[in-house]
Amino acid sequence: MTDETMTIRAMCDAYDVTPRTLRFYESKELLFPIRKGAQRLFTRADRARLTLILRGKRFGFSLEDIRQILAMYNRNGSNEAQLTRAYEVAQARLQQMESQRAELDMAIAELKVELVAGAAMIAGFRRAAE
Amino acid sequence: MTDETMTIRAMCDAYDVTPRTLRFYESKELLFPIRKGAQRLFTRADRARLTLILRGKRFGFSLEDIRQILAMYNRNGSNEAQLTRAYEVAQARLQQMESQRAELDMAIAELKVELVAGAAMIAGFRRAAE
DNA sequence: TTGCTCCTCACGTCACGTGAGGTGGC
DNA sequence: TTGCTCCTCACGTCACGTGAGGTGGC
Repeated sequence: MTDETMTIRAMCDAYDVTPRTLRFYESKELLFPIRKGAQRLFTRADRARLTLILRGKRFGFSLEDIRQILAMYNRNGSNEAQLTRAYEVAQARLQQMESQRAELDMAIAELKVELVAGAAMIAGFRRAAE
Repeated sequence: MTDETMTIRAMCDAYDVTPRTLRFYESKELLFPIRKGAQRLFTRADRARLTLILRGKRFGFSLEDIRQILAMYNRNGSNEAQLTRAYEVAQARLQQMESQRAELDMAIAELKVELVAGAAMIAGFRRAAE
């Protein structure tokens, strides 16, 4: 029978996070590793949750948002009202991400203009030095 | 002769920031309003600096980065070495912003997939309820 | 006197980073 | 005994938000 639990070190290697991050998620009730003495042992359920946590973070959800979504998943499945609510929250997040992308596009374009100006100034210095 | 200084309230209205933000920037030595008693009066130089601060923030520079750049500007002009250094820092930031945009694009695409799946699940609930 | 605007602490927030100091088992 | 890995405080970071409590001038 294969050992189903993972040590904190194995988790860090597998998910590219720090021990502090895993302990922090536990303190925020996002993960629930079992204890062997003081040591944490992360179960398959913890791994599934961590995958969802990291995905949620990529979407820009706060840890508290993520905690609520996970709690919803666990609590005897999801009813239609809960699903609809989650769907709306995700929709709103998508809007935010898209306007964030628009801002980022503008900032990138602006910075490129600044860089061209900077390059010209540096070239000016070089010419003046000849 | 027009009054060249602005009160904190006028600054907030003009630049869409909070008083706390302006006081915070002063504490970090990014702004240097003059004092009339305890009151702050922001000069044209402060306004120019604030414009650069807000632009820098849009580019994702930290306040400490921005402070150093501003200090460079003020300290008897900029020599070629300083300019070149600033140029390189900005180049690096541009790279970061572009990879950030790539990540954001991927996250947006992913979230859209999730939303489609979510919509299908909700539709399933609706059908099951009929 | 009442309002308004300004001020100075100083603690709170978010998601961890970073030592300090200590334990358990090979 | 030495190393290694794990642990628990608990303060630090970054960019402010948010009261609490107080002053100045119309």
